[in-house]
Amino acid sequence: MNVQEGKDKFIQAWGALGSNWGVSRTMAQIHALLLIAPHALSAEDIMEDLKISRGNANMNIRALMDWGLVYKELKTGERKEFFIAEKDMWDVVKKIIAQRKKKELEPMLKILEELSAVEGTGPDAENFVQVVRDIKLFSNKANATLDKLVQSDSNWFVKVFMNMI
Amino acid sequence: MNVQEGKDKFIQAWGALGSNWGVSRTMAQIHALLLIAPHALSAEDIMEDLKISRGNANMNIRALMDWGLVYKELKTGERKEFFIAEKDMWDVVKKIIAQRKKKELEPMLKILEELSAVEGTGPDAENFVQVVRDIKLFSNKANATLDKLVQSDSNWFVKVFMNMI
DNA sequence: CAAAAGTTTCAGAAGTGATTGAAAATATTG
DNA sequence: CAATATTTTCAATCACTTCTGAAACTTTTG
Repeated sequence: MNVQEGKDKFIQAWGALGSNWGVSRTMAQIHALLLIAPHALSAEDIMEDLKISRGNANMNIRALMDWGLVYKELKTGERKEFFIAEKDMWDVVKKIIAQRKKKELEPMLKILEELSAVEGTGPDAENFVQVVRDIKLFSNKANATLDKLVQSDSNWFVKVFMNMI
Repeated sequence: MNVQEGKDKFIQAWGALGSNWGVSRTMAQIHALLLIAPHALSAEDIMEDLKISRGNANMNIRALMDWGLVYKELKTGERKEFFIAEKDMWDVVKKIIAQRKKKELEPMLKILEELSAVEGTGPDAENFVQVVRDIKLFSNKANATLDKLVQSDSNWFVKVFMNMI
């Protein structure tokens, strides 16, 4: 396999993976392209390489920057903006976890809190209250664990990994 | 809030959460409904409660059983099949992780392996090979860690949680 | 074994989210 | 400030996934 074939395959695979992770296909492909680019790319470069529209490129680059997965790089003497990807995988995973925690776990915790206000009697009500209590307990633990994880440095993962084996 | 309102809200929220987790909206709603039901429900019950079609109910119940999130319960003297949900949250999360690992991480590892066969010279090729190597290393660690996690019992999570705080 | 009860399948409909492309806005240059 | 380069926005379109509902199939019962 030559380099170009390899790159294409990687971009394709990273895009597919991303779409299961709350990162849209194109968003993940742009990230993949920047990961394997030996230098910063412009929006134009990205559009051409991935054969996507200007609007699509712009939207997804911005989303990637919001997530902290891509950074802007301004070259002196150049009017265009260039972009580079975060390449530390642990950092990438942490940033994705942070986003999903905010978008998914936190709203769920809020709802569970509200559901604690449910009143009623009988087996239905008792069972419901118990299930909600269990899930809330679990979710709070998960939330605290993920907080630690997101704050941790890259070595943390290595340490946990070592401890587990 | 009364019990019925609470249940509806919970089913709604669980469905929304699920759709970010590779569990389709309906699949998650059925799981939610079974979680808070004080006894096993039939396909018919589920269709009525969630106002979904027979086909939809059937497909998603089957998927939930495939994932190990729902079990069949046969009542003596009853012709219908009844269903109950796995209620241990740690078990639920483990089962979802196991599915996603199989569906996402493992194919990616396979592709990274293939990409190691890329040949070429120059900064492009060198950078590519390096990026692939880094990701492969990270993914293998993640894979091993998730294996342990999936095999671990419910107390493991509590222990890790305690260690982290 | 025929009727009844229950389950599964699947082609088309509906719904959802992503993408395009052209126009508007913004920034830079001489 | 006008001309030019670049980025952003957004309504319409497209692609993809999920859902419906009727028909086919399977199982159970008398």
